[in-house]
Amino acid sequence: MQTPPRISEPTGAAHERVYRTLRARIMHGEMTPGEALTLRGIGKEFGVSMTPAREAVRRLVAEGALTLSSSGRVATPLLSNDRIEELASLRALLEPELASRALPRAHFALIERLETINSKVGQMVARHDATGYIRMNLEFHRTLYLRAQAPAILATTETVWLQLGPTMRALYGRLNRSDPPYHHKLILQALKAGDEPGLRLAVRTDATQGLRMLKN
Amino acid sequence: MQTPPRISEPTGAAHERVYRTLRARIMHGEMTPGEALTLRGIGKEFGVSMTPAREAVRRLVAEGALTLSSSGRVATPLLSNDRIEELASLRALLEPELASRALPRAHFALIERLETINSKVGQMVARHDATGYIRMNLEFHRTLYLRAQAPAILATTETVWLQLGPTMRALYGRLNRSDPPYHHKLILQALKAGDEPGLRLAVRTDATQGLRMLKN
DNA sequence: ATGTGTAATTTGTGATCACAAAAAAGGTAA
DNA sequence: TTACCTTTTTTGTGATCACAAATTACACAT
Repeated sequence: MQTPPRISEPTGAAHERVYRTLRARIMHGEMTPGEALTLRGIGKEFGVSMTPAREAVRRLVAEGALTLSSSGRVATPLLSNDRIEELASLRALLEPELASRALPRAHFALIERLETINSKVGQMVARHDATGYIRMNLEFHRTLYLRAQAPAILATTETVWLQLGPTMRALYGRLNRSDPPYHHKLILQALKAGDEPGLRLAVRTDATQGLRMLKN
Repeated sequence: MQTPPRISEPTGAAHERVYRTLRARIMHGEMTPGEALTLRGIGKEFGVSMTPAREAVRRLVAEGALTLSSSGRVATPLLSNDRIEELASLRALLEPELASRALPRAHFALIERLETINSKVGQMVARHDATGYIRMNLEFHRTLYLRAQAPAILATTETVWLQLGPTMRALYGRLNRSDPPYHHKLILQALKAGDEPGLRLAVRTDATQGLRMLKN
């Protein structure tokens, strides 16, 4: 019952699989802010012992995806208003830079792909699927930013998304918006026109627009 | 021989103590790029078992302070030129923002404290103490940025410092600079004058100056 | 109902072990 | 000396356990 082959499973180590699954769950808003997790619970869900669960949780805590109470219990973060605004500022700093770097490399095939993703965002809005909306929205941004060839900046940005995940759902669950993603269209226009200042502004606005209206 | 009191030691849990110590060691350039670590080695050094060592290492890997080879072995990162430039770009984005936010709150007592730290930086330069130089240099920046009241942005910035730690020593070891920190004086001048654009520029230049001359 | 103190349960922490993969060492032949 | 194969050692991974602290459940008294 001990130690499956080192590189056996599709993803590799067990703690890696647990990490990836929990990370996606948090980033996409499938957990509510303040929701608690236990090592034994995670282990049971994934059919592993506490050890890989602990390692996955440690990683997520280090990334700010989970917070550790004084007694070592872990939960999804409950962000203060100040913290939310700070994270919005980080998005406003990082994402225009990524978009600007991606711009010279954004050819037609990429823009077409972004439009496809954007239509899926619209579908998620139409069916009031908050989690699906977040997932597709982030995929839109990530697809663009991947073209920036800046893995360190992108990783930093994704860490910010991760920290905002649970809060984002609380936000998008609140407002029942039926409007399609307007700012994404601005981004696509600027991309097509090769308009760098316009792109920066559109990305910055899109990144911060939602978070602004979160005064709890 | 099992489980010391939960909140006994000065820092709390054993993995926390291991984490903090290793983190400082890496950030201050006390390890060379590519230097390997082993879980059992760490455990032996700190007088603990592999378990806390593993947790500390996981955290540091998540922060980019250590890298994981395909076989799970951990070492200090060997940064490519592109990666170094990216991290310099991150510093150039984040640190002027922090300085700008700190500016309205930077009163005389803070500036005096910065000047004290800056003189210690000069001492480290004089005695060719690369590690001490890095430590004092970062303390100069952190002391200023703490006034920005922006913990999330500061934490992100410190993660960048952490990733650059080992490489920074390789850099400052190379150039035997005997010149005192010129850019720090510019920062202090701008702070005293309340000159926000000048402060942003000085901080940006100071953050990127060293990394620029690293073409290996 | 409400607060209070005690018992039962849950939970994180750290140690230890077996195992397999990887790396290192050693030896042999060309 | 160099290349190649075998053996030994090192190393990360995951499971399991004991323990103590924290949390919860519960009963009892007011």
